[in-house]
Amino acid sequence: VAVPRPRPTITDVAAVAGVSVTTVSHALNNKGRVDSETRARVTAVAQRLGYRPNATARSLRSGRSAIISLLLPPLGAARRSNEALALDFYMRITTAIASVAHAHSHGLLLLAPIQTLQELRAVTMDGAVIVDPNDADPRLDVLSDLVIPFVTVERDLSRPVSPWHVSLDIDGGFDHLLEHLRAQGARRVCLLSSDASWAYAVRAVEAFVTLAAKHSLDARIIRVPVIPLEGAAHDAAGSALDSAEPPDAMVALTDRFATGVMHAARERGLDVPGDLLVASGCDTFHVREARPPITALDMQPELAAKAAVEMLIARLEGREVDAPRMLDYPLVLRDSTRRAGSDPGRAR
Amino acid sequence: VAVPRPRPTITDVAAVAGVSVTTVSHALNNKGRVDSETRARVTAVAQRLGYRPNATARSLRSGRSAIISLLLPPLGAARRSNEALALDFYMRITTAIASVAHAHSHGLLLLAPIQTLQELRAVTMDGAVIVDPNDADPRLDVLSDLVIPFVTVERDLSRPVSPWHVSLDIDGGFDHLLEHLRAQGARRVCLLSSDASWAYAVRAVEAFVTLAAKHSLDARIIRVPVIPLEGAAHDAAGSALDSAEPPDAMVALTDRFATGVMHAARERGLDVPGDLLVASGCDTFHVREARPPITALDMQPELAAKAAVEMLIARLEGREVDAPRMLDYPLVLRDSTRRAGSDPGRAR
DNA sequence: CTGAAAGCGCTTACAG
DNA sequence: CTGAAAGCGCTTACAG
Repeated sequence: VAVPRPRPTITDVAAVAGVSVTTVSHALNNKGRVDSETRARVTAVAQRLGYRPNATARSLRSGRSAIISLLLPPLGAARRSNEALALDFYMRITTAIASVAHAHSHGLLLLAPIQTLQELRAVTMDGAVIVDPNDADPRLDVLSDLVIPFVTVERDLSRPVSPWHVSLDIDGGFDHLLEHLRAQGARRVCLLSSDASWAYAVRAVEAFVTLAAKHSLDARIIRVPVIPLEGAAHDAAGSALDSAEPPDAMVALTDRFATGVMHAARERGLDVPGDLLVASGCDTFHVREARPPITALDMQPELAAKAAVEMLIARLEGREVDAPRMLDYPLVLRDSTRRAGSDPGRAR
Repeated sequence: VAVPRPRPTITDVAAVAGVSVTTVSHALNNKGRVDSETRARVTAVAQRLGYRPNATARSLRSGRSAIISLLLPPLGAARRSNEALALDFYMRITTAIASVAHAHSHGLLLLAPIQTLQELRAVTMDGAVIVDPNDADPRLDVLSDLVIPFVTVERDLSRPVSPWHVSLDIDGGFDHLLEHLRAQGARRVCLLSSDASWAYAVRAVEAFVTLAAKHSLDARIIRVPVIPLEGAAHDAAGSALDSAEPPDAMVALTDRFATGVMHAARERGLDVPGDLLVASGCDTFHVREARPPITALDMQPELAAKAAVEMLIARLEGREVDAPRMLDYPLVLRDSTRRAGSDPGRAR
């Protein structure tokens, strides 16, 4: 067992290099004027001793922790939660946020979803990113009260004034999707939405209604409980398909809903896309690998992560930054909506 | 725009309460002897001023950051990675680790998967949890070199000496599973494994071979590239089912492989469980919601998270702790392996 | 029971 | 170009 020799400090480096700690600090951080020979010597000594600056001491001095925290909606805390709702999206945006934060020399603290508001107050952070805030999310009130800057991915609709959010161009995405479905022959389109209150769901329903009208589509909306996910979507889709005037196209808000629709269609001997067009509002491997592969709108979690973290860090550093940011929500065409001989539709 | 009045410090509390900072510190942390009336007054003042101790200053003093970091295998970094392999498992263990860490007053720093070893050196942390380390994982060498304690979930097989890991009782789980399959009439069992080198996959293959022999089963192993996941498993399963002596049971290492097998069976008109038994080594909603629901071994990520974090924190605090920890890997029976009229098998 | 003071490891005006 | 010193906000021997 190695005896953990204490980690060298700036004082150790100064002593070995035969200079003051001021000079070491200047040399290592390229501040002030330091003789280039001195700088070289200091750098060499620091390297040799394995010196790494103590981030805690630096934080205490600067008043900044270089840590931003991430708040996700309750996922995986319980099997009864909406854990599976676009899990692929949450995992991708989470790892992307960590990467972008590190690229900007910030650590990403992952807050537990069940954290109480009181615990949130105790956390040390310079800023926060909140993905899919609830309506009137109380966590945002706590952060505001603590004067901790934050950026949300999708806005909290109850805070219409705040510009600090990154949001999808849902209208643009649904416009392309519904235009495409219409071109493929759809007339009666059904949206499988969730009963969740987050902004994305609310805004998607609005966009669906408006843009279906624009494209002369008969619109219908079914709200599916998020639990038990595919099963609920499967049942709801089944009822719709068994009705007197069944839809000829179904749009599912999430990937799991979309695969539920596929199962319902398969059970009824309906061909996709021949008898029914199917599309998803979230592009994940579930829809890419379905048979047939399912047309989807791409939420581009990596771009959302980059936009959100860079907006937050600009705020932290007092730089000007465009806010809010609207992100493209591109349509990815796949076989589930492509009918032979039809106009393939216009996707960008 | 509110002017961010500076956050009150222990000095402010002391001044308002008319005592020294020493007394405030003692009162608030229940250290030393403080008159109960004084303590009450100090507490009230702290409360009124909204005092929250500065964690950075505390860390500098104590030399501990109260932060542990989490290293995941590369997930989601690129579509070509094994992002989808048991995504449900990674998301659940990640959020569970965050919860347990917070329950022990530690923050969880999520490290980006693509982090270089040099960047890893710059991170401030008291300890680390590594989920599914690679074989001879170089990140563990870095942590060792920095004298940062860590715990892995599943061991790094190239470090046979280290006791600091939490591992599944893979032998026990496969014993139950193969006994059950045999009881349901299976004779030729095929394992769909991945070509990944992590410990779980390696150990599962060994267990499969040994325990198939114990239960008089003809064993066969197919290694599936992890990409493109379900598709590859689907194709590999299809080839096996089309062979001269097709298996009558298939065990898939991960949930996505299992659903790939289901598709291959369905395409061939094979009934599950009538013609083919199907089971998964990972219990996720994909297998729970498949039709029919798929029998699976449960990796219990929440228990693994708790065991790993508590082992790590015990190490950090210098307490004795059992290591390594072996976790139960229970069998969850579902319709994909239950034949009418058969002995239902013995699951615990 | 209470308080003055040292010190954790840095950075940064300031003086030379 | 270089260095002595103050100070970030705590905790903790130590003295009274």
